[in-house]
Amino acid sequence: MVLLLHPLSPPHVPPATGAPSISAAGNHHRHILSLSETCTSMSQLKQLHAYTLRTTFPDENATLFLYGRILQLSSSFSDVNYSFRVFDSIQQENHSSFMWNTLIRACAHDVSRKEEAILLYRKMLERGNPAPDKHTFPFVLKACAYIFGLSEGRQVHCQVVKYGLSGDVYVNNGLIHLYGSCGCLDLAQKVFNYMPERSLVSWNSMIDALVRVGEYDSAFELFRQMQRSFEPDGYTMQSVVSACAGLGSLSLGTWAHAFLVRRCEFDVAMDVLIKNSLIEMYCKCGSLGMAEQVFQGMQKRDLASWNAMILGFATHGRAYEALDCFDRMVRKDENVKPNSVTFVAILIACNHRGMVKKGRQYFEMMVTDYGVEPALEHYGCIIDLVARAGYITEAIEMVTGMPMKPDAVIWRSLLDACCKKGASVELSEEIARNVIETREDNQSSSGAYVLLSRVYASASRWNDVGIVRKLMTEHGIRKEPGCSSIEINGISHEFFAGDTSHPQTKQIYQQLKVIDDKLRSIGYLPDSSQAPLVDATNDGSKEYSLRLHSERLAIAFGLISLPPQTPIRVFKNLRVCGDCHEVTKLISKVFNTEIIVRDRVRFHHFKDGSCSCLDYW
DNA sequence: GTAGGGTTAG
Repeated sequence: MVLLLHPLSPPHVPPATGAPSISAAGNHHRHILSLSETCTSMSQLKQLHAYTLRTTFPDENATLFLYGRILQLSSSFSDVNYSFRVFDSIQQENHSSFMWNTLIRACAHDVSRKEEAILLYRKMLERGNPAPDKHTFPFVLKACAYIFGLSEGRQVHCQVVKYGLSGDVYVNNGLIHLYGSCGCLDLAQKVFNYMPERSLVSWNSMIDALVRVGEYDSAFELFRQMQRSFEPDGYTMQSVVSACAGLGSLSLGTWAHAFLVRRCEFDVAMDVLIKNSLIEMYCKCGSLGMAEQVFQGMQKRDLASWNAMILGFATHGRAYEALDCFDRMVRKDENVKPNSVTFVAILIACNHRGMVKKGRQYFEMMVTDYGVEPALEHYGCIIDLVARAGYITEAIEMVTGMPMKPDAVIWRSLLDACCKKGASVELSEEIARNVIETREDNQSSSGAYVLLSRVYASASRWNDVGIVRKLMTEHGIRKEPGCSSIEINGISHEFFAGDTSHPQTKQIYQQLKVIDDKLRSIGYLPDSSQAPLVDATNDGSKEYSLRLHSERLAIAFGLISLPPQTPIRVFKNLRVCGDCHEVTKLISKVFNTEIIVRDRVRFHHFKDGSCSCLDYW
């Protein structure tokens, strides 16, 4: 047995034979208490516990106090099972609120015991005594937030009111965090507005809640208000950096980075976390160079740092660098074990560059070499990749062999591939039916209807095209086309695929022709130079439109509107696909201009109704 | 008599 650092029996205390004197027992008690202060491991705690068990103390309260300490210590060593055993060894009527709270806290901090924390709290309520207090609620609320248990959380909120604790700052912070995590901004805001006292954590939790739902403007507004009374800390800045990323605002992001360097100092853990958000922010704002710089400069990196960097490369179409980064990560000297997110990033990298062989390799490798079971997302990437490359049968086999139910996105990528690769109408029909039957989001099913109508149109089955369009109208399904935007002189211009509504349409299409001709001269055949796709209107009459990605319209507009060699920054509301990267890269090469296309960006709506994404570039 | 809040990737 490992001995305690201190001798168990102080020299002046006689051995515990028979009934000890009151003063001797008092000495024992004090001694154990002081030992508990220096206890640093479970084995030391067990000795302390054993010693407590065979000692008689002057009164029961003193004994219970010690048990509380033991409970607290075992939880602090993350041995929650031990805490439970200690708790259960104590008679029910002797369970103090301290003991309950300590146990609930231990569960709330343990990833796999969040539900248990809530159950314990319920048990506490059922017993009726002791009543929950201001220490109980923050832990219970944390557990609720973690499992996104909004209905549980709301009930807890009622009890907060019932027990008269709605003025406690810790409890209120827990409530803001809960509502923020569940996306209930109005409730979070209400708690925040009405709390009698606010701490830095209150502000941080509220800012975080705003960032989570994409209310970046309001988050910045609150950040400015906060600065009147508090100095921001690492948590604040983490949210602020995420807000910059969400806005796609490189200049705001750069400002936040400078602010961090100038004003903040963090411990190592926070430093890693903040740098990870900076990497993500720079990637999302199109500055891969800065992201790499932050990454290279990190003294300590964790899995998230590698994942953020790999994903950055992947989404910018720089697949080889993504794979290279992966190789470095798993090499002996770094020895970081990739997880599910890493492989999503890797598969996205392969997907964006159409690297089928590599994609298949990594998809295999994730299970065999790293024991990461593919989830829906991984299947989504690989199926899209394989199908896009024209291996429709293989893709269908993958879909049918999946251990989980394919979602609409997967069906849609299959259908998309069928359309592009000219699969049979019957097959496309069948897949489209699957997409529509999943009835997931409007976007997926609207995509399926649109693709299906295209399938019929390419087979000249105009009646069927009409039927599909009619079905869409009947089901209230609106087409949600891809949309790209570019800001010129402070005005945001939006384009849809095949859009002809822009006042400068004529010049834009002339420029597109110049682009296409140049691309063709270097041997690339863009979609639009192939035979125009036939689309059809509701009444079945034919309408010709070029299959044109919206970002190419934006790029063309950028080329005619911006001075030569000015970087062209385009935003897309949907995912930037592999073809887009390919074409963009070529245009960029031919015109000797930097072109950045960013995906899935929220548009930034101003209070006066104007809209822009690029106001901070 | 003991204590407490906010963080991670698609």
